[in-house]
Amino acid sequence: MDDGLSLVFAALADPTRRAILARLAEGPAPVTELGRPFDISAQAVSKHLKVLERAGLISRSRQGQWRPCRLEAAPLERAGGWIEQYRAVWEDSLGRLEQEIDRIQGRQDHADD
Amino acid sequence: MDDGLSLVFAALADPTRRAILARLAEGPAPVTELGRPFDISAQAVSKHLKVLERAGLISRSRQGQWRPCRLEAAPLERAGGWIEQYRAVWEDSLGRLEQEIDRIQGRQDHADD
DNA sequence: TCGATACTCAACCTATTGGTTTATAAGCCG
DNA sequence: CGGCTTATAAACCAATAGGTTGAGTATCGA
Repeated sequence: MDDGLSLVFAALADPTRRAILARLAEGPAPVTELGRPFDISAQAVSKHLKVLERAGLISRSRQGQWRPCRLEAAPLERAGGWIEQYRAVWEDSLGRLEQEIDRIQGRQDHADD
Repeated sequence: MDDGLSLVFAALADPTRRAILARLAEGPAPVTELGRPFDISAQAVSKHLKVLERAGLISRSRQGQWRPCRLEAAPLERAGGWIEQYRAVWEDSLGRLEQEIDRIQGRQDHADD
């Protein structure tokens, strides 16, 4: 379970981490600020950041005594791309799945995983 | 970690389950067929399917001695929607993030999580 | 230099995950 | 009925996740 996509999805599978990413979408922030909204220790925040970093979703730099974190969107884009494969399925507004299934089956290039 | 989005992302954070979904995109299939590509027991497959079902990603019916599984795309759509929030960040092709950050900050409606 | 602040590392705890094996239920068919 | 196939349930196990506390490192500021 340590391929890139799995790491990204696993990192997203936690509300605290998703909230951290949402905060980072507004701009870089140091660890303490990222942890402020949550009722957990700074160490726990540090662990969450490590998970996000391992998934490539954030990068950390150094600025004095602070370690500002910055959102890295590339993995989100890959994850979004994987999900987009299935757009045809949920866009079938009439519930006639078969048509779209045919379309998917007709594809040559779906690297399924 | 048991809200809807977390369940969906957690379910997607496993290559076996993603491959199962990819197979199901081609149409419903019974458990044995879904497990055929993998070198794990039928019971393990059953567990994976239970995870997918709890996330709402599949539904199971009954047809004689088989339990065909069907892909349910709605949760994928919600997950995709969450990720799409960040499209502005990764679409900044010039790497000038600040502009996009300003745009995001200007939003009134970002339900962050 | 000393104290406060920001952050991380290490050890520990409990719950969950992903797999196993064994046993059980349900439906087909001879 | 009896045996085969499909599928799930339950108990178990090692590894991981998410949290804690305690200790340690690094930087600022007086």
